[in-house]
Amino acid sequence: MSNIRVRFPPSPTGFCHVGTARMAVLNYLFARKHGGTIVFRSEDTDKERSSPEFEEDILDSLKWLGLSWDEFYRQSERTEIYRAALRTLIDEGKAYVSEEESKKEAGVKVRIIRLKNPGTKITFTDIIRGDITFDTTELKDFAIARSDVDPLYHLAVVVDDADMKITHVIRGEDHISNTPRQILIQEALGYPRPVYAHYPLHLSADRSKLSKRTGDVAVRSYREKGYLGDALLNYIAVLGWTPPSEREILSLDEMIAEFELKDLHKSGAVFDLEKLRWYNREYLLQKTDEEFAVYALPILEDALKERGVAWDSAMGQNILHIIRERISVGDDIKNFAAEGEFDFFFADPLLDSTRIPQKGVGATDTTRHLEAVRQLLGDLAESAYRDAETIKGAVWDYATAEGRGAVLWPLRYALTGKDKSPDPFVVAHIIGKEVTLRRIDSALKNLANV
RNA sequence: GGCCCCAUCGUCUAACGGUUAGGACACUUGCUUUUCAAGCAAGUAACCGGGGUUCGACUCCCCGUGGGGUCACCA
Repeated sequence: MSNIRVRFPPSPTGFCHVGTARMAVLNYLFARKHGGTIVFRSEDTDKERSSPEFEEDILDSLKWLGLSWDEFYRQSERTEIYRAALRTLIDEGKAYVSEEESKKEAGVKVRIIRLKNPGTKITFTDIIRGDITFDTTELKDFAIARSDVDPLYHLAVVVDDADMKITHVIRGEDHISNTPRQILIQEALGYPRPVYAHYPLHLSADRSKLSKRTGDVAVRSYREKGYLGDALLNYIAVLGWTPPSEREILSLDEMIAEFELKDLHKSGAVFDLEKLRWYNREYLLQKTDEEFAVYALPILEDALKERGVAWDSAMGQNILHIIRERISVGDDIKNFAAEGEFDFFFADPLLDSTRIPQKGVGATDTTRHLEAVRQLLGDLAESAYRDAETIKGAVWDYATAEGRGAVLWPLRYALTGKDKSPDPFVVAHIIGKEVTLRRIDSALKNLANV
């Protein structure tokens, strides 16, 4: 174990945000790469906005993404430590109590503790951006605690970072301007300065900071839509970081092996849902059939039941590979199912007689083709339906001779009742001989009635 | 507005003074045993602008412009 120590300092004032996940991955990769220690620190000093529910969501979400940490703290349980620092500051004349009118409630007097700002120029080195200089006079004597003793963000962060011996502060660039403030407190308290690395924020499509207004930012909502933790994590990590190998798909361990803070980009990247979908599909494709079944079947079952389609788990099992090749994420299954894309596997379709013939082909010819195909498929042994290729072989020569579209379109439509669907041989194979013949008969009857 | 940061295809990016500016996602078009999906192949598409430095700039410097962040008794 090295003495490198980093922190995950989320504030439990909302559900785990994609930005929180990114903060965590980058710190995680850096720490694990160097054998360091990760401190999870719940920054819940704002009693009004913080809640255990949010804290739990953040903990759950990060675990779901595959991340972990070594130590856990909650700022609300450390108030004595902050008060001691406050006393020191006041005793040494570096901070003072100021009685002011509350900004929240008019006419109410409150006691605020403010740091005596020496007004120096602060320069700190950022691993990603190099030296950054701020003139701190404009910061004035900023507040570090309210109601005399309740620590405010900057004080708590500085005291904790020192107390927890944090060596590297890796956070979003929205904290750049907080850094001089925190350094001022550090210096007043005589604490060492950690190494800083501020990475750019992920952006929405309109290039503004990723937020609720512009899209889904809650990790849990991606989880609910069926995204895989591995896929989301991979995308979040690689968006704004190019590993030396330039590989796009990497496991957590592979990312750890390649990670260097200096390879983090300097400009913000747009979080692109299409690319995330591609990642998710890649990860879904890596699953075994068994794993995919566990993933997809429950989603399919729910969606079908919602439509009132009788559920048949054996049939669900049979169409898994058809589903797998057309989805990127679990939610796609739900959407396809909701549109009735899978109904014909579970129930005979309702046919529109005008759509049975291929365009430009008459009802008479279509009837003739369907009868011929019915004959060929009827002659096929039931065991032949175990393989779509065999079914195709039985019909192929006839279809080629008579015109594939003219023969195969009505066959496919008879079996599915859809303009778009998997090919008729695969469908026949899945629904079996009996159902196949029944549906062809039904199409024939339908045509005769026109 | 002050301060800080950033700038290559629509999006994510490679390039570390000399390349036909490469790749990925998306898109378009073909091919593949009707349609759809998948697969395969091909294609469209970028160095923000202006000055320098240099034999030579996407690469270095300066100035614009544009974008973003931040300016709490929130974190």
